[in-house]
Amino acid sequence: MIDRYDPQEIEKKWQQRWEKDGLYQVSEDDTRPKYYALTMFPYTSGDLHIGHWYAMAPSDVHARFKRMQGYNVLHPMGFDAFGLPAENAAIQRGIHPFIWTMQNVQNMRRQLRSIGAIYDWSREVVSCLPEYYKWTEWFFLKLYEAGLAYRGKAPVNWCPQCQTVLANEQVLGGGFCERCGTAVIRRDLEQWFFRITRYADELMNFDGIDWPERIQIMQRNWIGRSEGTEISFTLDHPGVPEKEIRVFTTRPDTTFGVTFMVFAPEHPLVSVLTTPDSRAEVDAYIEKSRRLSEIERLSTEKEKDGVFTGSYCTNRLNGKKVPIWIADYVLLSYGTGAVMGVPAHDERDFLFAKKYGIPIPVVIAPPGWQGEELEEAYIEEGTLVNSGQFDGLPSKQGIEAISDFLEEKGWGKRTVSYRLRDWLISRQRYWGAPIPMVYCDKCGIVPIPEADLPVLLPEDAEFRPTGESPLKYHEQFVNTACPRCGGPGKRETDTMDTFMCSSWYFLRYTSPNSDDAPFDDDKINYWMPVDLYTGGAEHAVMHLLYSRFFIKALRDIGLVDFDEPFTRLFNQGIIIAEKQKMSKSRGNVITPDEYVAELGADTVRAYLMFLAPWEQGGEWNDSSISGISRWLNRIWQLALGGYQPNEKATPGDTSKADRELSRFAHQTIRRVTQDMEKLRFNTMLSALMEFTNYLTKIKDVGSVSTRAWQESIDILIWLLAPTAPHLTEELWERMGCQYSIHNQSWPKWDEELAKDEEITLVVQVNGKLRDRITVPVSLTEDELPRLLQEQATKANAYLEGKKILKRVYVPGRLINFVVQ
RNA sequence: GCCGAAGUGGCGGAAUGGCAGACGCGACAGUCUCAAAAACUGUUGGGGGGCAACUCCCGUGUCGGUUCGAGUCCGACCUUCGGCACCA
Repeated sequence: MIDRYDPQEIEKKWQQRWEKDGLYQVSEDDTRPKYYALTMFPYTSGDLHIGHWYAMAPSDVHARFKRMQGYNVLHPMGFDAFGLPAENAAIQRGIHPFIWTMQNVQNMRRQLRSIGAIYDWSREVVSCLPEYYKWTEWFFLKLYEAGLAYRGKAPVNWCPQCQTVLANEQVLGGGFCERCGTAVIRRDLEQWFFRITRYADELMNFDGIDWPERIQIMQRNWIGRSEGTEISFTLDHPGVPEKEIRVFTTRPDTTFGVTFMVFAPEHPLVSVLTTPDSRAEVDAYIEKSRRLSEIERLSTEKEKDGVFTGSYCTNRLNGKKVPIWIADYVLLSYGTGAVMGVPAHDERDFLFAKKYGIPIPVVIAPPGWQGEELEEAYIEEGTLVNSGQFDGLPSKQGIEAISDFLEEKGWGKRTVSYRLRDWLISRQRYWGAPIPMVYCDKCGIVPIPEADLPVLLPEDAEFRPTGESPLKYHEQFVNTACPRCGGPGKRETDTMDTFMCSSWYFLRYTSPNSDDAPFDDDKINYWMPVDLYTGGAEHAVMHLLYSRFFIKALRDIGLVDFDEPFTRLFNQGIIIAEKQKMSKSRGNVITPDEYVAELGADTVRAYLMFLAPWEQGGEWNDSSISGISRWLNRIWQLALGGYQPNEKATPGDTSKADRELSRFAHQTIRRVTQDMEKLRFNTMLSALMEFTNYLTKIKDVGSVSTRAWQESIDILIWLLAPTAPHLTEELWERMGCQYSIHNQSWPKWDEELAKDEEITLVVQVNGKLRDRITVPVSLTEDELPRLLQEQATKANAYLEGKKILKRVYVPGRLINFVVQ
């Protein structure tokens, strides 16, 4: 009688043994080729739920697979530890963010260990520890020195009642403060930015990196490059020094059709351009637009409204006076914060003009246009009309001709505009890396010298329920000596966006203990770039774009010498429960611990990989996990249950059966290997299940030789090792083999042995399946008619008395007769 | 609203433009058992016909198109999901 498969016992046993032996400790001093397999580090939310496992377990399987393939694999783990929830915990429960975070780290470490991954814990990074955030601050200084950091104004969500800045997630639907219910407004603050826009063009380029097409598209759309022309309109307004205003347009060919100008409500010129008559209405409109989110403002569903400021500018091309309006669908952050209104040829402008009775002159004639009024905006190409000397040009040429003309006259120039905005990194919060800057009355803005880093977060901060940053009221923190003149200075009290911490953590894993630099050059050169980066698709744009920017900036500063951080990217889907995304508030969070305790980590790992394609994700379902559990039990029985060949089998039978078994085995190696490379774990596992089923079937028949049987069991165990590391290690030991299975080589398939001898050829008539025939692989088209005479009687019935118009033969697949 | 995806049996899913439903769950039947559970074996898209071996028709969100052939490609629509710059 064989022992029962007891996951608890063997998983504990092997995790301890691997740890003791340092089996997964990684060194750069290694002759094997390197492979850096990175999983996005988790946020320290408290508990590891099944969604974390979904990110971690399959990537560990792939990393183990690369390891068996002979790579020196770095597969590290760490914690993204700064952020808002820690501060909320402090306010709500009176726990200091550091304590709360480190307790979570401790718990999550324990849970992460239960996965049975190859993490080398000596390389762990925790982004909220001074030895880490010292370097986050240091990178800020480097970017500042390189001219990539600057101060500017940006709006924040402001609760007038709490007198505090709110994160978007703290603003309830409809724009109310989650704490007190007051209507939230947007208010401008001086904050720090990184010039990511300087890299906009380079970030559009994905040459040489293997990223999913959809992520590339999303990033390109996010950057939103558009080529156009900046056109200046003259302004002649008493008491206003600006003599022109500029707008960006991709349709300069429509400039003769401008009948109004629209400014963003927050545009700096608005207050001076507003006439006394319009003042009350304009102010009310500005007030109203401060209460709307950008999504609400840009919704094409929302009615386009606006207010006339009472002032005019002049269209230089035709000398016409153009009324200046404000409207919330124009954003200050895009282009110049002002747009020209061409109602005949832009949908939004058309609706706007209709609503306010503004003229809609046609300047691009649609084909066959007879001078009638337009029913809707005509945005396609056409012929220029009512456009002076440009009449008669097709719109494409019109764009060029008018742009040339404007440039000659000095009234405009061709430019490129981006939707991408500079990266706002200031946060008015405590729990983040301090921005290492001092404001001095005499010297202005002064960076803290490198030698004085890190600027430490004061431990005795006071967390008030208002949510105001405790740093602002911490006198010892705020008041400091100016590093330049030694006089009194005040520290910057904003901290950095946590995306800053996650833009370089992958560099730190290569040399986590380096204390005179953020990383060791030799080690960066050895490990970087990351060969495979995996994580949730929710990071498709922001984190991944910021990290790419960060590396390009470091490259230009001279700190690294590669262009892209992540050579290959893969986004896994999300695990849902009860048809919904897991979340604490919904109370549907699935914790892996109980399943690990009951069924074992190997079963949970395999189940997560089997339930759906990894990039898709799916629903956690208690009842189907038993299938995986049963399967691993069957493998246990199969591997340890011994094998008795059937004594009645002739040598001929045995060699035929051996050949078939070896074909199946080599086809399985091929399928599993190829699926592993493509991270298609669900089909990888079904290939292994089919192989298991085959072995189960032939075991009772006893037709194969003992040697062939044992070879097949070995192959099965090797192929399963990355997925079920504990189970296979135990089987390997019990089969009397040398520790450790995880140091074994990944099996290679032999194309000859894997080759099929016979295949099923489909016979179709007019594309409908009529029969299947078994034919040798080597079959040529000439031999077909004879075979069909002999075998395919069913198909022949459909061909009876019909004229064959065409015959489509796809070798190895099908033959299709087109008749009648 | 905008950008990006996804829709296939009772359920999760499989399928280089070429046998739709691999593999697994569930269900049903059987073996074992006093019985049940577990385990194992078999059947299992829907509908029609046949005593039967079997056989025919329909079927991949909806509508249309391309093709000898469409789950797969193209167009329109519907539904669900991810992101939208201070959740990470």
